[in-house]
Amino acid sequence: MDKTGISMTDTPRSGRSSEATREKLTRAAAELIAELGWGRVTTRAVAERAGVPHGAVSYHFRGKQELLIESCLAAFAQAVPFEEYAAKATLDDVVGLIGSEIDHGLHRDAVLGRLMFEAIREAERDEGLRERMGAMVTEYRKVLVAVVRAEQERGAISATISAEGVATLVTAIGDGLFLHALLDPDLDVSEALGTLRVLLATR
Amino acid sequence: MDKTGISMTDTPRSGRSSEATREKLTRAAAELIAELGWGRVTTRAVAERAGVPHGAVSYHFRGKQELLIESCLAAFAQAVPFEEYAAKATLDDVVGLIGSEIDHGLHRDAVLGRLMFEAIREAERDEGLRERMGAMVTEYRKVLVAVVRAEQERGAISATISAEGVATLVTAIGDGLFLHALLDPDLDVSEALGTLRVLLATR
DNA sequence: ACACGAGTTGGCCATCTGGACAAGTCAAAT
DNA sequence: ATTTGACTTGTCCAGATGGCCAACTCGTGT
Repeated sequence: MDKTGISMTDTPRSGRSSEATREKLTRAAAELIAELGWGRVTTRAVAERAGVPHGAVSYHFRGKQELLIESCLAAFAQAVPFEEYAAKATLDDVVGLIGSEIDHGLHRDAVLGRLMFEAIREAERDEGLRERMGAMVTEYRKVLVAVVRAEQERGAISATISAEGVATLVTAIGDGLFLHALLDPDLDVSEALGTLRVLLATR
Repeated sequence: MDKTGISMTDTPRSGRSSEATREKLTRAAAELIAELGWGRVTTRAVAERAGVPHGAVSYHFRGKQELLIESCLAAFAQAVPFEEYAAKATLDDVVGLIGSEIDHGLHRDAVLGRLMFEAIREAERDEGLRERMGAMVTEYRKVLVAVVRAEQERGAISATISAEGVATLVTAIGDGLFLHALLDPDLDVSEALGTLRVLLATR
């Protein structure tokens, strides 16, 4: 059939059944980054959790770093709910979405939030990762700006406030609150978000 | 004689000249945690940067983890400007302080902010570290609550808003903004903080 | 039947890592 | 002067780690 078909990206040429192994590896890697932290992940541990021999890593990826980067970017691309945010017409809904994501992320087995922090930290050490992560967050913020602008046109938020400023604030609050909630499970996230709603309401 | 050289209080008995070596080690460890991430720090790298032989680590600390934990807690205890915050009578001043700390933290050689994130992530894996870090953040938030209450009595902030909620929000915004600024150096932090000031102003 | 080659598997190795420890240093106490 | 013990220093070791690669499997095209 086709041999030249799928590849063109990088790594060894991607064949047919190899896709399954690659995905097992990236899934396992994402979990382990979230659990152990980027620097403590070993290729052997990833292979073991994926249920494949450790030699498979060398075949499917150029090395450990490429495996880890592809793993977290794949996890984000698949999981970040841009559409959900864009569909929300009101900031109130967005704040609610943040709250439920924090709640969900506090479960022990939740990977995405923790993976996010590890990736951001690693991005400072890896040029390519930083660019890709930065583009993602920028897009996220852009969606929020659109939501804020819509609110301002509705008159729900004062038109004199910077939409970009609000978007940046809300984005930062989401991550900051999650971080602090990880540290202190008793932190009253919903009270903070309730306060945020009040502050954002028209004056 | 003593084998691991451990008293029951903590680490070896604290002598006189050993304090210098210990401090060289903790300083070097804090730097390396911030630069490489918690999981990639090695005792040898710490010793080398500290300019002491690598065996010194085993003598002065029970092991790598104790060295790292003591290093970051010492760095925080010495650097977190509780007094500065407590002295600020207005939230406006506090927001300004956050801004300048973010600006300062964005420099490559700035350790504290990066160390903070590494410590929070590690706190999820280390019970003792979590408790100590949580206590620190809680105290920080408590100071902010006092500031907010003072503002409310002055009438600068509506008395109907939850002071705890505002304190939690502001704390989270500080860390969240710093995190995003690390990822995207072009992020307009001051615009976001300006917007925050507007939102916090009396209505 | 046969060769081909993508994909798989497990073994190998140079290097690193954390921790242990014996021997050495030195100043204060005796 | 000698002893004592905190502190230092270099070495050693068992285990892990990342990457490499030769042998193997198996579906496909000839």
